[in-house]
Amino acid sequence: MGYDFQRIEKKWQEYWSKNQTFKVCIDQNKPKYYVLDMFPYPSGSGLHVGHPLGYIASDIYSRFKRHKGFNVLHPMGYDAYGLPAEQYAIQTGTHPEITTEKNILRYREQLDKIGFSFDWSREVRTSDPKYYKWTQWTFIQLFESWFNNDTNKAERVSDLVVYFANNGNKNLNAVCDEVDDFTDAEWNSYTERQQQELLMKYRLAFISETMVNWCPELGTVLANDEVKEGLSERGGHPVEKKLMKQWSLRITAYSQRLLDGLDNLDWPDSLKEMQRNWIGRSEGASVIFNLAGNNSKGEIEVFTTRPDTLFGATFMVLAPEHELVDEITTADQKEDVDNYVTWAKNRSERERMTEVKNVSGQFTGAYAMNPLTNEEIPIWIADYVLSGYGTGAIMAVPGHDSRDFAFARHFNLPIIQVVVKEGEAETDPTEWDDSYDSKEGVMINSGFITGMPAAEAIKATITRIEEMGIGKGTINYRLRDAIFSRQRYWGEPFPMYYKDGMPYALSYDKLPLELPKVDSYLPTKEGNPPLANANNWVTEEGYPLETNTMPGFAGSSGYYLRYMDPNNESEYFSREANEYWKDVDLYIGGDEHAAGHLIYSRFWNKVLFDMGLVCEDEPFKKLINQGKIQGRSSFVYRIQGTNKFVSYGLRKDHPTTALHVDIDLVSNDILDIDGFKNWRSEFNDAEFVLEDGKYICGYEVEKMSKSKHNVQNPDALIEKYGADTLRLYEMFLGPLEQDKPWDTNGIEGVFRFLRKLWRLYFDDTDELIITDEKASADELKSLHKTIKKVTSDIERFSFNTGVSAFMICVNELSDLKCSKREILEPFAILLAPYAPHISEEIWQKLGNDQSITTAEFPIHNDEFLVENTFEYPVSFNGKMRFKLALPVNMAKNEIEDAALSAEEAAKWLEGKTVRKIIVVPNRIINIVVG
RNA sequence: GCUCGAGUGGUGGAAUUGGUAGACACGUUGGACUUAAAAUCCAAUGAGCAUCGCGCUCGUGCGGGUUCAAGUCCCGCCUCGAGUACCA
Repeated sequence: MGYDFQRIEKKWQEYWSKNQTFKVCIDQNKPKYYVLDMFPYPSGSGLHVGHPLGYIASDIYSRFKRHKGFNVLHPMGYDAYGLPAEQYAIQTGTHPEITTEKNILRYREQLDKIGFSFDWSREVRTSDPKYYKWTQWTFIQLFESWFNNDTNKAERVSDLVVYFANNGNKNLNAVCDEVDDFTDAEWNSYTERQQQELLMKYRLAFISETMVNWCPELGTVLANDEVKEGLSERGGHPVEKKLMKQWSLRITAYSQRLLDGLDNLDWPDSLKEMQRNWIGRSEGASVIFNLAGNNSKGEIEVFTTRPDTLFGATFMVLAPEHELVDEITTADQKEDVDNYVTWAKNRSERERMTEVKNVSGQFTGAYAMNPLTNEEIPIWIADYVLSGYGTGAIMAVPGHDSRDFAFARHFNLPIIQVVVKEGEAETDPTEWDDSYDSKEGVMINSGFITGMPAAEAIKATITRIEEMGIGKGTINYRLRDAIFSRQRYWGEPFPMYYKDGMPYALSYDKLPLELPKVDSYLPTKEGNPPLANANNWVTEEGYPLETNTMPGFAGSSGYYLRYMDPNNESEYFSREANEYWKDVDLYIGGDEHAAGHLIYSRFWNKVLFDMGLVCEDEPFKKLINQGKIQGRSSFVYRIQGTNKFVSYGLRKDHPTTALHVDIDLVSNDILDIDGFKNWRSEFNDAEFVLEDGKYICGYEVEKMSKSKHNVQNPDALIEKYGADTLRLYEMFLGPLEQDKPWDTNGIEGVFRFLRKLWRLYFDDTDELIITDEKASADELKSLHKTIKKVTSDIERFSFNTGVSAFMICVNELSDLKCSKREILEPFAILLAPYAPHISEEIWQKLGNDQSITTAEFPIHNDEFLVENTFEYPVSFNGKMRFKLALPVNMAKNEIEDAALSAEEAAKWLEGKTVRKIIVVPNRIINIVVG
C-alpha cells in the first residue's frame, strides 16, 4: 500500500477537530505567542494556491512554537464585508449575507483540507453582529475623543466640555479644524447645536463637508488608499473630487506617532518606507505674504521646505480652489480666472495626473509683497498647486524648483538665482535648461543670508521670519484624514442618529445596531445610500439613523484584539485577555495593505492605547510580507488562418497566434492532445505539428486569472498528492517573501520525498520496521545536523531551505539503511510543523498515544557534530586547486607545511615563489605565489 | 521623476559573518528491474576546450575598483518588479 495520504490526512484532521487539539486558553504558566494571518475576504472563487502560502508559513511557525513550549494563539476569521457580494446582490437580489455564508463555508472546507492548526473556537467575521458591535463601539470611542497636542494623546470629549465651560478654548493645544477663539462665558451661552458644531471640529471621528474621492461607477466615496493612479482600486473606475458631507477619522493627529512607531517595529524596510512616504513628513516654514496695493489688508500663508530661497520668490501661485481667489482677482482678470477655475474643476483626477507636463495657469491681477525684499510679486492660480496640501498656496521660486521654473518659462516670469553650487559662479538664469533644486550650495543675492550654506540659511531665515512675526518653522504631513463613510449596503451601520441636524452616538446598550433588511441594494431615487431604503430606519424616539455605512477597513482595524477574547458578550475583550496576549508577535500577510489596513490598524490601536484599553502602543511586533504567487500560463501556437497547431520549438517556421491553454491540459509543458481537442468544440478537429512525437507548450509568468486559464486551486493537488505534499511544496518553491511563479512541475519531487520517508519506517506491507538498536555516529550526525539546520531555518523564516534539509537527511538515512527509533522518532517531531499529518501517523505507530503536537522539539547536541578532520580547499592565488583533509585542531604553521608539501601542490609551486599563505582554520587555505 | 527591492545553469532556487559558486529539487540523457506500465534504484547533467577517466579556461545583468580571496563590499551603468506621483 505504502504512503496512503488520503486515509492519513482525513484521520488526523478528524482527530484534531474532535479533540480540539488547537484550542487555546490563557495559561499563566506558559509564555504566550500570538501568530496572526491577515484574514481573507471570502470571494466566490474560493482559495487558489496563492492564498495558503502565508497560512502555511504561519502554521509551521505556530506548530514549532507549540513544540517549543509556548502557548500559541493562532486564530482565523473572515473579512466578510465587501463589494463583490453587494454587487452580486444588486444583480440577483440575493442577500449578501447568504452569498457570504456560502463562500465562507467553501473557504473553511478548503482550509480544513490543508491541516491548519487554527483555533476555530475563536473565529470572527466582520459581518457578524456579535463582532461588529465592537466595531461600532470603537467608533463611538473615536467620536467621544479628541487629540491633545500637549499630552500627545487622545482624551475624552467629556473632559473637553468641562474645559470649555471653565476656560473657553484658551490655551488649548488640540488637533482640530479651524476654530475662532471663544471664552467660557461664550461657550456657556451657546445653544446645544452651536456647542455640538464646535465639538465636531475636535472629535477623532467627525462629520464634515470635505473634498472626497467620488467614484460615480461604484456610487460611493473612497479613501485615498483605495484610489490608485486616479482610478478606483476595485474595478479601475474613474474617480473625481467632490465636496460632500462625510464621516472622517482624524488620523492626521497621529502622523508623528505613526511615523515614530515604525522605528521599533520588526517589519520589512520596504514596507516601513512605504508607510513613511504615505505619512510624508516634511519640515519647513509657513510664511505670510501681505497683499500689495488696494488689498493691502489681506494676507496669504504658504508652506515651503525651502525658506532659504525666499529672496528668489518672484511670484505666487494659489490652487484654483483657494478661498482667496475670488477676493483678490481684479475686475479685468475676473472672466479669465473664472474660466480657468471652471476648467480645472471639470478636469478628472486622471487627466490632471497624466497631463502633468502641460503647464496651465492664470494671472489674478493681484500682487503680494515679498516680505524680505518688499518687491511686488504677481499672484497666479494654477492646478499644479494642490488645495489639499500645505495651505493650498505657494511662493514660487523658479530658480530652484523645477515646476516653478517650467511655469515661469511658460508665462515669461522673472527668474532669480539665489543658490549657487559650492565653488561655482553665478550664471544667467535665462540660459538655464532647468532649475537648480539641490540644497547643496551657497546663498547669493539673498540679503542677510548671502554667503551662507543653504542648510544654515534655512535655519537663519526661520529665525528671522519668527522675529518679524510673519511666519514660523512648521512640519507638514502628506497623510490626510481617512474618509470613513461609504454609500453602500454591505457594511457596518454607524451607531449614530441625527437630532436637530447634528449626529449623536447611540447609547452602548443599543449596540449592535443591526444592518436592516432592504428591498433594494441600490441608492434611493433621491441619491441617498441604500440604507435609506430600509423601513423604520430611526431610533426608538424616532430620530433618523445614519444611512452611510463604514468602509472595508473598519472591521479589519481591530480584529486582532477580538481574537484575544472572541466570545466575550460584555466587552470587546477583557483586560485579563489583553494583558496576557498583549500584541501580535508575528503577522503574515501581503504588502498590498501597507498604506491601508496596516496604518488604520496602528491608528485604531493607538487610540485604544491612549484610553487605557489596550496595553501595547503598537499592535504588530513582527511582520512578514509573503510574496505573491503568479500564474504560469501555457500557450499553444495556432498557425494563422488554420486550425493547425505547431509545437513550441517549431513555431518560428510559421506565422502563429499564441493562445492560452488551460494548465490542467498540460503536464511538464507537454499538451494532452485529446484533452485539448475535447476542451472546446472549435478544437475538435484541430491538427498538430509535433516535435519528438510531442506537442510542447510555451509558457509565460502572468497574474493568476480565470481568463488566462492558469488558476491553480489547491483541492485538485491535495486530491492527487495530499496536503502534506502541498504544504512542503509551497514552502519549497522559494523564499517566503519573494514573488514566484506557480509551477507544479516540481511537486513530484516533494511527493517522492514523503514516500521515501515513509519507507524508512515501514516495509512494503506497512509493517513498522523500527528497531531499538543503538544509532551509529553517522546516523546521529545526520540527525543532529538536521535538527540544527531546521531549527535555525524556522527561526529565520527560511522555510524553503528547511525542506531541503529534510530531503538531505532522508537521503542520508536511506543510504545508511537507518531504521532506528533513536533517530527516526525525533525526526518525526522535526517534520511535524511542515507535514503534520504524516508525522502524527508515524508518531502514533511508534507507540505514542498523545498527539505529536504535545512533543518537545528536539535540541541538537554539538558532540555528535564534532569532526576530526576538515577537508581544506587549497587555493593558489584564490583559485581552488585541490582538497586536503587535515585534523581540525592542527596548528596554523603545521597546516601551511602540510599544504605546501602536499603531493598536488608541487605542480602549482614549480618555478614560483610563495609570497604569502593565508590559513583560515576549518575554512580555507590560500597560497599566494608569483 | 522620486523611494524601495531584485537580476546566479534548461527551470525553481542554495551559498546565514567576504572564504570550495550552483546545495536541494524539477527537467533531460543513459542504464537496471519489468511481458509492459507505474513505482523504485544507479549514473551523468553550468559553458567551452582537451593528447574527451590527466586536466585547463571562462562563468553569478554590464563596466570598473578594494582584497590573499567578491554572487556577497565600494563606484558608475543596464534591465525588470513594487510603491508613489505637480506634496512646494
